[in-house]
Amino acid sequence: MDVARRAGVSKGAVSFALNDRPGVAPETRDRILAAARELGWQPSTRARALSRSRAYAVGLVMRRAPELLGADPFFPQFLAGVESALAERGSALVLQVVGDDDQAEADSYRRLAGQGRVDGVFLNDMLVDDHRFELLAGLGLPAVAVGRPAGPCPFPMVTVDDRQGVVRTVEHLLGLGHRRIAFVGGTEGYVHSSSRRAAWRQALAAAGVAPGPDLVADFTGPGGAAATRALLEGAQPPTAIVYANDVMAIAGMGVAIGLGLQVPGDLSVTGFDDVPLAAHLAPPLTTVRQDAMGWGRAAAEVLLAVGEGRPADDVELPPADPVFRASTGPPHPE
Amino acid sequence: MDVARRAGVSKGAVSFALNDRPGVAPETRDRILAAARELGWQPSTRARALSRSRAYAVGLVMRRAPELLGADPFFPQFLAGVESALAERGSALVLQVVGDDDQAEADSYRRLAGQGRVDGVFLNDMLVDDHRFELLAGLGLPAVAVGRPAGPCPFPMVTVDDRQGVVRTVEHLLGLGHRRIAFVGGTEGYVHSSSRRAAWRQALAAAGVAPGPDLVADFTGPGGAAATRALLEGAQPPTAIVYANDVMAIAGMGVAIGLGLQVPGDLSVTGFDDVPLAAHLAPPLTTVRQDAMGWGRAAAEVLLAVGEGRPADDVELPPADPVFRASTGPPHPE
DNA sequence: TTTCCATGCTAAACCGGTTTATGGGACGGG
DNA sequence: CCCGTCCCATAAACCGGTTTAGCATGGAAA
Repeated sequence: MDVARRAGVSKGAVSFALNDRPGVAPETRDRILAAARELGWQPSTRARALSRSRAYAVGLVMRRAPELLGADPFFPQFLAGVESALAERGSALVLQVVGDDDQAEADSYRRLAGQGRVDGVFLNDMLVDDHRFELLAGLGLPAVAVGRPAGPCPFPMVTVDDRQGVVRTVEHLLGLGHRRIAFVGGTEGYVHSSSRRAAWRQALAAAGVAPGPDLVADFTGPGGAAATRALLEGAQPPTAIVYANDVMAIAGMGVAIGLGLQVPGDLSVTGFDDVPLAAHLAPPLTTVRQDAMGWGRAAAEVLLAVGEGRPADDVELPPADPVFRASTGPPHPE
Repeated sequence: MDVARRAGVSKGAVSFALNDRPGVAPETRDRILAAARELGWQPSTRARALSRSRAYAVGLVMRRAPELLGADPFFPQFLAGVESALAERGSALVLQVVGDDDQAEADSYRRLAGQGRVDGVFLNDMLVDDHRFELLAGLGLPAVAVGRPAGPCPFPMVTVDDRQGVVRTVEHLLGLGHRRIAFVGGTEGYVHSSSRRAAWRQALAAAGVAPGPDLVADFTGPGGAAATRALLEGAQPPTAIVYANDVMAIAGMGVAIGLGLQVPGDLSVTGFDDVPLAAHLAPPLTTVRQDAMGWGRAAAEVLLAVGEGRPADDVELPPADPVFRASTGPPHPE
């Protein structure tokens, strides 16, 4: 309104000029833009959201047990990638953090949709049996799947092949001479838990090697440590352990070293994620690197597209690559 | 409107009932609330925000170099705490992630304020010379300082004494017999960098021990590793190193072990933060525990208060406590 | 010259709540 | 019996943009 007066036009004209749509003379447009710049005026997202029926924001519901929150390197990097895409289009990110609780998570989505706070949401941490699909479809909330769901998916998805990285890691261990290669998985029910386990199993099967013990843990340090203790105390301990993430791998390595084992001499260890610390441990950790930022960026772009009604294709990002470091080496001869 | 029709009242009455203000007969109110429940109706935040001139959201601008993002355990836990407080009051969190860039950060605040997206912001990672005070004051944006600023602060603050934890850690090292205790600090310019350094120096001075070498690093793994290498290659290497955060401490421990040193026999190491992995390393890391979630929760409560015009006092949280683990022990006799 | 249409702009309706001004009914006091 | 209050509830204005309908104006076509 101030801008309109200053430029000597109606507020409608200001709106036209700012959203550069036809029907405004170039000279008038310049005058309006100049006035806006001089007054440092920015359109109110509140008013804009109401009249356009768009929130100009997207939502991310992080469902995490509190103890997992600080340990996960994926989350902040993913957010950074998301932001880099959103910032370019003037959207904001509305973040919700809920505990590991179905009800709380569903309520969170319901609030975001019901109150019209967001134009779409990210669906991360895909579950094998994911109720969120129905929920979001029922709410009419656009979404993008971050990762490949187990079943059919009504939303576009942005995926990364994490299996290949695990397969190549196992092949690396096999090449070093390992034959008793165990696996410590993450929380049951997550797609990325089961896909990494499947990849481990598949790589061993392809080489005709019997799979070693296969434990289910929970992605946490204590969980990884407990699983490792169980493995090492077994009758025939493995010479290598493949963990479903770095946190468990690092904790497992801590257990092994604490027991007086040499890593990698007595036990080789591999993780998944390539947390920033992985390269700086003693020994540095062999792991699989994920480009969380790139993932976030791609997911945000797809989500913005569907939110604006543009067609959105699925995106397949480059596969996660293994990074070989000193936590893996040849086993001692029997 | 649907709710109004169903309850047989005007939409004004619905508004009164939902914000439980006087002037609605109890019986009518019940009828309205029942209708809303049956229809699963929630008021549109968009419309509400416009008419009340409130955003029902608060903002957090994370300024971080990308490589630091995944390593910092503070950030996600802080967010979780923030959320727990916001959820109770129906506010949302708008998150912005920007690189380590003055301009980008300032623009981010300007957008949040100018577009009316938030009712207030968190001011985290306080700088010794912090331009954000003037910026936010100029924008008229309420804020809460997360941590004690170096100078006077126009905003309420939520602080934690981190010095005491460092002092007690140094005293612990002194008690074990260490006399050459070095310090590896974080990025210059942050208040928590300088306060931890000051605490280290103060504890040594109080004991009449000359401060060991004092290096400036950058809170990252590579930075901590490089500083550690420099210290250990010196003429008279320290018997203990106090790091300003866990990431550097862990990387430093990796370097020491890589050089064939015993930790803690040849070198004791302490960190700050108590990252989830700290307890599971080999050896487990002595560090200082911060209650990031509690901090986030307290900060959010203060911010909501100032945003609603309620008086908000400064909050001083319980000091961060040292956690003594096996990365510290008596030095070898000379 | 008249007719027609494209162009450039304005006035007013609209988004969906909140808030204010106003109206109607019951009740108590004079 | 009438009037003043109090209590409820409604209609209408409002928040600050976007969008539609409509009104001039000027140039081209008839």
